[in-house]
Amino acid sequence: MKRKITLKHIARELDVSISTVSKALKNSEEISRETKEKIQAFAKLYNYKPNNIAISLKNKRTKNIGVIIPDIVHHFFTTVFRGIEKYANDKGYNVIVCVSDESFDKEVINMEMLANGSIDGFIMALSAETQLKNDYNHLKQVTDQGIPLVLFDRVTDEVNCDKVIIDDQAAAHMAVSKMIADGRQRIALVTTEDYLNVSSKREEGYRKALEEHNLPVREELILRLPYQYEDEKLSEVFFATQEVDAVLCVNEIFAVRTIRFLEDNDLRVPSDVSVIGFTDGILSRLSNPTLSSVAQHGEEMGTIAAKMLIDKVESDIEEGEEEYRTEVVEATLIERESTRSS
Amino acid sequence: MKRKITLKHIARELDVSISTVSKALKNSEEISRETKEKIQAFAKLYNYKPNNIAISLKNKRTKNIGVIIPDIVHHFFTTVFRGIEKYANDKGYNVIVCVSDESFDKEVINMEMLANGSIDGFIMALSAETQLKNDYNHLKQVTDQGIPLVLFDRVTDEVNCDKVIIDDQAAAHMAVSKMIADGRQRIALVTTEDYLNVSSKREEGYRKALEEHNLPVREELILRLPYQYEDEKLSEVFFATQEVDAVLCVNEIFAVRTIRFLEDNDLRVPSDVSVIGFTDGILSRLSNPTLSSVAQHGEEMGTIAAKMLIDKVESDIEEGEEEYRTEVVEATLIERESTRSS
DNA sequence: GCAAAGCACGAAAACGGTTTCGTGTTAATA
DNA sequence: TATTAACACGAAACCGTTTTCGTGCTTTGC
Repeated sequence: MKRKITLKHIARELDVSISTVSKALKNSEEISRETKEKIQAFAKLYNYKPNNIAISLKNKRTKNIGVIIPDIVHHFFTTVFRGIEKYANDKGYNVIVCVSDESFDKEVINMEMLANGSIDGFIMALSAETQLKNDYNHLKQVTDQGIPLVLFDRVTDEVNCDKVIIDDQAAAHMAVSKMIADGRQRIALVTTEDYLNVSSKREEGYRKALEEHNLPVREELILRLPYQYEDEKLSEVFFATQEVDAVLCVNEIFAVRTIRFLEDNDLRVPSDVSVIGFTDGILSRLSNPTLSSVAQHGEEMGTIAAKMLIDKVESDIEEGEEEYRTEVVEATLIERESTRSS
Repeated sequence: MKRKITLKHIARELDVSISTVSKALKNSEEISRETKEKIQAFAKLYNYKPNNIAISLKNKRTKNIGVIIPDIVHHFFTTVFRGIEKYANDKGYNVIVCVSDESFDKEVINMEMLANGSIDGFIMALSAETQLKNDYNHLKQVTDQGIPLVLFDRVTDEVNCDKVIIDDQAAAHMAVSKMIADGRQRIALVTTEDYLNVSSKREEGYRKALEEHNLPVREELILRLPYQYEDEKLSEVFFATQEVDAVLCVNEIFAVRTIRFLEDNDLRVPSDVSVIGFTDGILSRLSNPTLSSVAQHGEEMGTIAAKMLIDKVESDIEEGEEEYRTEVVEATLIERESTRSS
């Protein structure tokens, strides 16, 4: 086993000082050509690589960024992460991921673990519980220490920092308007029961689109479901009312399950009922029928978030004007088989 | 902005030495009760947290583990990662993820980036390109340095280290045997064209099961597809031969697309054709019909891999007997709508 | 009353680098 | 020949901890 070699080893072996070795390996003008060549050759031979930890301690820069997301087995977060990872890696940064599991406590613990020198900045999406508690002290503590922070998707106005979001309201508005244009009249909304920022924005967009087209907003057509639900739940809307001709779902899974439920109850998609979901993931592309879906462009969001963060990290202004930006990524409606004009 | 406070600050402020502060905060017996209380109170007040980087440098342990996977937007890898992350976090470790994107070069670069002190050990699944090139020098270099390494799923015999795999051959064997027991006779295999270790193991299991049940292995029933393929490709088997009554697919996506293709060509699943896939992910559970699938228990694999790695990292024996283990996680066949006896 | 112990704390090295500021030697200049 | 500049390198501080080894002072024991 060849242990890692250090500057000290090289210095001892070649009978020069540590500083000389350091400078030689950086090709400093201070060192004579022959000494440099000797040292560089030796370093190459023994495959010398500087110790990252030592460098981090010296420059107070780790070249690591911390990413905290509620869930990793989730298509949207995964695509955002890919965007972050790619951009960061290109810039020479590594990414440390922590999963909050939608829990406030885990989010706090993870942030504290990383905030003590392990990372240069954070990118995160708030956990559901954090949004419910409305407690953002852990975030403020981090920003107070001068650690850059970028929030994406699940954001809050309570914290001053860079953000990247999609305009959920506009996206839902677009989807509903599309259905109305296709001749749909009784449009249901299937959303989550917990009060996530994104869900409520989508609901707003849904309501606004109906109102703008002079259609009544029927509360009985809005169904709020937990993440784990029984199919019978769906019957409240689709059986009791029996007149739905279109459904907007706030995620892919709800959409696919809705389609399946409809077809099991002899309603055809899209001829009888038109369906649109959010999160243009693998399910949308491969379900049967394929699902029209609002693409959130997760990878792009990730790239933007990473760029914003790294720009902040590498800017020397430290904390000048405190100018924070919010980037809005435009959502796109991908039309597939689950929507056709009636 | 309150900058991070250090031992030195506390020492200066309280007019004691740095060593005294350090010991006091560790509740050392050496320090008098009153001094300890004073220092601890001060530290609490200013929210002192020791700098991770400095500690890492001192004990040559980062409490970080590096995970390198070919793709993050992939259900199986994602579940494995979740298992790793959970276990590691419980043990006080953070996880740095790098994505090799199935590229040999990226894999090498990522390993080198992390191997210079950033992590205490690696968990990885080999990239497709690495398996093709059959070049594992980057792995050997890492293990030669005494850095623990655990391979999962995509492994190789060329490297001596801990491994965790599923018995792909047995899993495929089980799936095919099940179909035969259900009365299927002409069973097709849809697999990848690149020579991944896992695919070939599954093919072996497929062949073996047929042979053991005295069914002929027809090469024309084995279809090798690229990751991105056109549906027409499928017709080679299913139209040309026209007699398939069951299909084993080496992943979920191939399975779902196969089902869709069959149904578009007026073959009913499962009555006419029975289908089983690998990777029991979201697609299997939500496709229509739901897909019978070989569950690889990714999260369990992740947990095991993390445990193996951390045990190695924390064992002091350094490099004693060089005893490496290979854990085999048993696959399970989850039966759903796409298989029913004919 | 003096040596030995015990107590409470500090100095300094170490981890592995970077960087500033000398300093001794040689060569060029007045 | 004496002064100076350039050159090539080394000493040492520093980043923030931990830890070993003193050391001065008080207390105990005889």
